[in-house]
Amino acid sequence: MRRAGDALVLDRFLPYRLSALSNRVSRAIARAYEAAFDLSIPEWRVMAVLGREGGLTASALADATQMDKVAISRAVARLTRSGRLKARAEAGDARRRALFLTPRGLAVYEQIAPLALAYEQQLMTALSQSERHALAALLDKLDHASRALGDIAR
Amino acid sequence: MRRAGDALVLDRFLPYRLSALSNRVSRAIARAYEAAFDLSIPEWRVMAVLGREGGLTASALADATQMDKVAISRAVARLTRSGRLKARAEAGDARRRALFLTPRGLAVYEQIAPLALAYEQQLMTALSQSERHALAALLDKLDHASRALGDIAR
DNA sequence: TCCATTTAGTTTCATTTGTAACTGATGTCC
DNA sequence: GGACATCAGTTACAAATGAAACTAAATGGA
Repeated sequence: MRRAGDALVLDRFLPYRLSALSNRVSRAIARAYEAAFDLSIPEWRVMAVLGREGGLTASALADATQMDKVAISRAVARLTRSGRLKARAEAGDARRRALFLTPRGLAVYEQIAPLALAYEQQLMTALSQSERHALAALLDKLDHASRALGDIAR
Repeated sequence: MRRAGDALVLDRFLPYRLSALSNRVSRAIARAYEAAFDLSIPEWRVMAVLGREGGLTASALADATQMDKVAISRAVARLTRSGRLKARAEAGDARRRALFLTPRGLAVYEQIAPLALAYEQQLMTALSQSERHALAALLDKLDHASRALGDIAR
């Protein structure tokens, strides 16, 4: 076990491990989405949220995906251009617009969602049932901790 | 528990969770290193490796840090400019150069390493001893799985 | 020995991403 | 009701990143 005072070994260092793992996973996925559907990860995230629940505004999306509003704006613009997303004016506030997948967008979503889940399953085959639960719980805790720290570091 | 056929909910989706967590952690760290030491994360990784074991070549560094050779080249160039790293020609092969931290570089390393470990400890306070072990083991398994999958997806 | 191939590392260029400034609309409070 | 702050979303610009082309050195046959 590592204790305070121990040396810093890069591949035992949590932030580094997270980054390396996340990058490898994301890159593999990005390649697949890009090749098969001409879709970047931010675009896919927007679709993933709207596929389940249409009618959100850009800032609700930013909230749900944890991406910043610029990334959302770009993803929405590109998805609109490719005919996969459509915006409706919201009554009452001319700034906000409710976003929906078009039928074409929905069709893409319904193709990708199972693939995404299958990919995740593949990753997860390495883990037993109880390990999967443990992982989810650990990620929850780290999420909370990192939020708290992030605020401090800023 | 989620089963095949279940809906894809972004914030239960492992690749997304990893990415969100890793980004938050990395950003917090990057901010700190940048502000205090004028050091990017790739540069810091290079220092972290060389601080423990000097004399590696650029490709050995690429291996150790999992960054690609372009990133290494840039980090090394910048660290050299700032007087924190020095290269020695290697006898026998004129292409390779052995890389070392300068005394100044080493001094920086010795300042940062404890900070980095402390940050990690802070994150880890959220976890019990046994949870930390469990996390390390899970990350190992996911690492392996992701390597295998990455090759397939490519 | 000489040519083709591989390897180490750098440079170049296109794309992505992040930050800040901006536009237009709404809310606020005196 | 008007001046000012705030909010939703976009645009503009700079920095980071990635892929591919490139340079120079070493290797490996025939």
